[in-house]
Amino acid sequence: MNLESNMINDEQAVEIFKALSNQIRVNILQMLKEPDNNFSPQAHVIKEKDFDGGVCVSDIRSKVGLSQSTTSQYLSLLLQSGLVEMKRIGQWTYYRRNEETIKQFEKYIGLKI
Amino acid sequence: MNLESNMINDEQAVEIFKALSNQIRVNILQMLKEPDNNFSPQAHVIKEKDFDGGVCVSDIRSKVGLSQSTTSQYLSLLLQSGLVEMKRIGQWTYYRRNEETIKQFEKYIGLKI
DNA sequence: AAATAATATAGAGATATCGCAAATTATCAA
DNA sequence: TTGATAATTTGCGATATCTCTATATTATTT
Repeated sequence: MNLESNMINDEQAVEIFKALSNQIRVNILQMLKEPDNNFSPQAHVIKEKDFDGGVCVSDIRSKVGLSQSTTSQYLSLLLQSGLVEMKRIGQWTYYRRNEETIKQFEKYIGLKI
Repeated sequence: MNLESNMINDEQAVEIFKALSNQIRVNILQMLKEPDNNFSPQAHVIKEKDFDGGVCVSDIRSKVGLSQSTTSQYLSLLLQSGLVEMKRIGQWTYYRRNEETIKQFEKYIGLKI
């Protein structure tokens, strides 16, 4: 598998720009950089290697102060753009950053913008 | 003057993301990377060191295929975000990339996103 | 099977963006 | 000063985004 061939294209880049064109969504992505520091101690932050760093929707919701549905929609928008990944475990849905996409996005900015 | 202190803040970054959340505006920024290759030979591309690489609105308009007013609005949106700079010379308004902002934006992505 | 909890989806009103045509402003040339 | 050219601003209908409440779905617990 060629690890250097994952460069995103213009279309996907625009989807990412849209996802980031909202301060709260940027904040969510930033919070997820350090879940242990940015969420309450009793938050559901996954520790297992399985989906390490994943945070559940309601914990994100209580940080951003939006309604449950808006939080959910913002997260699925971030998911569609590829900036985060998601895993459902039981009744919880965990979201965490997709560092691979973020790295390719950075690369795109440097080369194409 | 401290050249390392120009890092953009979250708010300005969101303005840049908004400016880039449209394929045509991304195209404009990309075209302006190499004006000589991307515009017609008779286009008004500034050569003087004064505002080297600046391209006038009507030449940009004929490349992107939008109306004159939309092109003008898109360019002033890019201007507000800081991604381009502008200079009026006679009856023409020239736009070119603001490489300093773009560099700081790249840096922002790497550090803050 | 029913109640509870977490999340997603649907529906809606307010606001913003998209992109055009028309009107206005600015500059130049005759 | 009149006319032509370049660009900006204004006004508008169409579409998209924002963010909520209400409802549906999925999973757990009793």
